[in-house]
Amino acid sequence: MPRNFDFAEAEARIYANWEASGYFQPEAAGEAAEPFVVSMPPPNVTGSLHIGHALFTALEDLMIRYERMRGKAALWLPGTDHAGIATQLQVEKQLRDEGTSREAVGYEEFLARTWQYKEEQGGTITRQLRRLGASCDWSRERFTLDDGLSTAVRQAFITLWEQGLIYRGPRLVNWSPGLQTAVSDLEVEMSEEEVTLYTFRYPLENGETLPVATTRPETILGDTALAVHPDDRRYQHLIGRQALVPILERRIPIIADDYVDRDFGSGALKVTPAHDFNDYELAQKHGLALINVLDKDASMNSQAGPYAGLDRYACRERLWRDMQAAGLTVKTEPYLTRIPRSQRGGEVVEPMMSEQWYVRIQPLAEKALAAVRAGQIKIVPQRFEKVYFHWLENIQDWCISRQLWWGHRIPAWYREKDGDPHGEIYVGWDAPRGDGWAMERDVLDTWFSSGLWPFSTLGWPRQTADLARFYPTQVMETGHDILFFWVARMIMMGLWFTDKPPFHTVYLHGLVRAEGGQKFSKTLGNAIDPLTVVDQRGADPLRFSLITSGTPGNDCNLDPTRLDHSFRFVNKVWQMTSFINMNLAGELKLGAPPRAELDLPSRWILSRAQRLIANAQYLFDIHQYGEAGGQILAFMWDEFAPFYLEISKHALYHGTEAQQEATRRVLVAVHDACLRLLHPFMPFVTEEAWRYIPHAGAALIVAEWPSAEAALIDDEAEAQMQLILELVREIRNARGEYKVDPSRRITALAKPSEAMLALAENTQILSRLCNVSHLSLLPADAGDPTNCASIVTGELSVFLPLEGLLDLEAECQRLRGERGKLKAQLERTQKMLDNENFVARAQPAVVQRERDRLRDQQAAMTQIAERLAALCH
RNA sequence: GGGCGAUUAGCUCAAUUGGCAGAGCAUCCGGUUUACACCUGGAAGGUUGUAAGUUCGAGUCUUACAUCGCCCA
Repeated sequence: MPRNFDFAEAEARIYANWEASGYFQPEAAGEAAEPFVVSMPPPNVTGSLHIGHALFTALEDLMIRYERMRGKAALWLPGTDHAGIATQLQVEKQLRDEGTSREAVGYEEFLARTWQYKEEQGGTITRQLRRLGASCDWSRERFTLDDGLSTAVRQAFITLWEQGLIYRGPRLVNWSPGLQTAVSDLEVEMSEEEVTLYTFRYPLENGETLPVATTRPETILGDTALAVHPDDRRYQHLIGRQALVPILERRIPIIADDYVDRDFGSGALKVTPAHDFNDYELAQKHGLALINVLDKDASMNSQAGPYAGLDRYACRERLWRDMQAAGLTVKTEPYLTRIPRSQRGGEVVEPMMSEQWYVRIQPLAEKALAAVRAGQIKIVPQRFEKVYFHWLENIQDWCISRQLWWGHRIPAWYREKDGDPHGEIYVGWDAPRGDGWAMERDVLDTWFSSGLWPFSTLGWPRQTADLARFYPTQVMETGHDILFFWVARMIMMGLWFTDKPPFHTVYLHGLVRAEGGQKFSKTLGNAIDPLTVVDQRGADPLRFSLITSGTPGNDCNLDPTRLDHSFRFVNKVWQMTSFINMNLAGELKLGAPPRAELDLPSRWILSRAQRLIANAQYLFDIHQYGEAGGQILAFMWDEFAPFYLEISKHALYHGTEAQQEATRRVLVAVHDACLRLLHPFMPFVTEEAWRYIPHAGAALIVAEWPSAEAALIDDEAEAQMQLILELVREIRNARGEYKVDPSRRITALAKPSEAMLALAENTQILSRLCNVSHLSLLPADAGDPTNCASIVTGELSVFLPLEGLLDLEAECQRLRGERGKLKAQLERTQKMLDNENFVARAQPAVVQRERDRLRDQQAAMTQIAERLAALCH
């Protein structure tokens, strides 16, 4: 077995073997196996791996490998998303670099270019996922724009249309001037910024003026009313009168509505229905006119009169100057407000009137609410259910059309009627018969196709064998940041089209950030690039760090030193394997030997291993994977390796054949269980290590997940070993305090006692763990030996003859220190047990634990007191 | 304005039904003893944001407050 784990070589080889052996395919588990299906959140097809991808891959692969080992037909279905806006932007950038543009090359050519770009870039992300060890079924890989999924999208659209749940109409939308498309509410981020609040006098028809404030003076040109509060005494007389739009002098009504905040500014509000969502609602209510003053690129249109053609911000300045000249301005002041910005690109989005397609979402939302309320779908962590409910209860119709070229084209055709080019609309699979029909140019929001993902990837709307067997899926694992974008929409669409919840559990992970909560970014230089880590350290350390660094639903600041630690853990696993491997001899019977053949350390470690397995199972059941990983590491690194492996050397090197055999079997049994538990976290090193210990089965990836054996739980052995190991620590401490060279072997003396029996039979433990070569039992009637350091833990008490090293005064001081510590502990325990309420009301097991503790502490106290009396004054 | 989360060792994070607050890194003092220096023995470091409450017992449950972050309007 190689001295070190050559992860670079092994990872590539092992992954190829797994894939070639068909383990990634659910069929490997057999026809009868219960399915366990996870749909991979499809990364952008042209994307490149970042830490977020690495996190979801680590978590989903962990779940899939765990269930695969439990015998399920595990299917992790991978795929990529065409990512409308993101991809189109990249191709447009390419074209710009070539000195041309989307418009210049035209629709057909642009699409061809984008497909070409997809073909070139498309494999990147999936190749990178493989490097992380993702055990997904690549034979089932899908792409949101492939034929099957396009059919699903069209089916879904047509169905909703026929059910009257899709409509087209003029609405106020969030318009992205740079991208020249509508975006949905979710794609707009409100950013708190300091801007200028402009206050001016709105001229009224009667010559009066009314002070009004706005942060967007250019929208004055689109005002169609002034509004005041109906109960506002100051303005009663103005209600129903007219005002004059500054500069344009257009007449607009003064209306009353209790929406107006009397305490803001002057208490009067300008109303621009075509460029403000609240004003739009006011306009609907009061039947006000809508005047759009912006073009699609956010320059002013002809409605802006003398300002037509100016950019929105240039217009803002010019108009304000003109109003100043007209004596209408009052003041400008800094003002903190929320600016709507495009999630992609960050430009300021303008509310604008336009014709868009919408899904009437209410009926779908109701089903989605009911499914989670009824517990058909569980969200982990549960607190996100409240967020989910709140969003769905207040959901707005979903704007699904995008003025992009790259995407699922809306299957609608128009024909002119009565001068309206959109007078007739036809929705269907193919162009309608007859002349004059033109197909809709808009495409669908990317999330429309993503919403169908759990079932479209399995063949829907065709009733395929996969759909029958693997739908509904089980777990949806994804980031909490796309709960609304994606998860809620999948639930709505899944319930609507298949009448089944698309999954029974939603597991939400948090965002991974850098130290101090900063976002990872290339410009800040704080990015942890997953591929660099994999190149330098292998995939296992990255996966282990990501899984054990955080808890479900919580964001986490990833500490790079954790990667170092995980890397060392991989080495630790390898070295432990190496030790066991080099101490094997010939055929070995698998499994733990019968209890009668086991020594104390073996009974102890087998018992501890069962507790680990049971704990890990519990933690997996409640999705606490990080804690489970931590416990496996702690068991291996802090118990199995430093204690059992060390102690086992005695039996291996000096024991009888039978003792050697039994020890080997225990080593292998415990290590085997650890490797199995660890496999979902660190698939590569565990798979490779497993080959070097005796095992049954072709590969660890399909080995059975361990279950705790109650028969191996041994409370007595655990208690005895706990005492002995405590004694070991004490002896090590004493050696340290007396500066005894660690390599120097010393002897120990002990007075016989019941507790000493177990130790006397296991002196190899002291020999191996604290270099005590020999333990002599003193005659029962002998007094305390002189010139010795005394070590006391519970009922165990030993003496270390340290001739030449022992300083009486120092020893007394040490003993007094021990006594002081012990006294404090003893008092605490005594106080608890003196409390009648505690004894009466606490759980009996807790009380018993304290009683046992008291007994041990009292025993130790007695010994120390005796020793002090004998040695010191 | 409403909701959610966080606040624990210098830093990054844990802590299963309430039961002696733990890791990693960093710090200090030791050691290359035949699996591992990608190792190892030990030490130090905490009034768990503040103030009340419930309880025999609170990091954990309740209330209020503070600071930071996120979501929704």
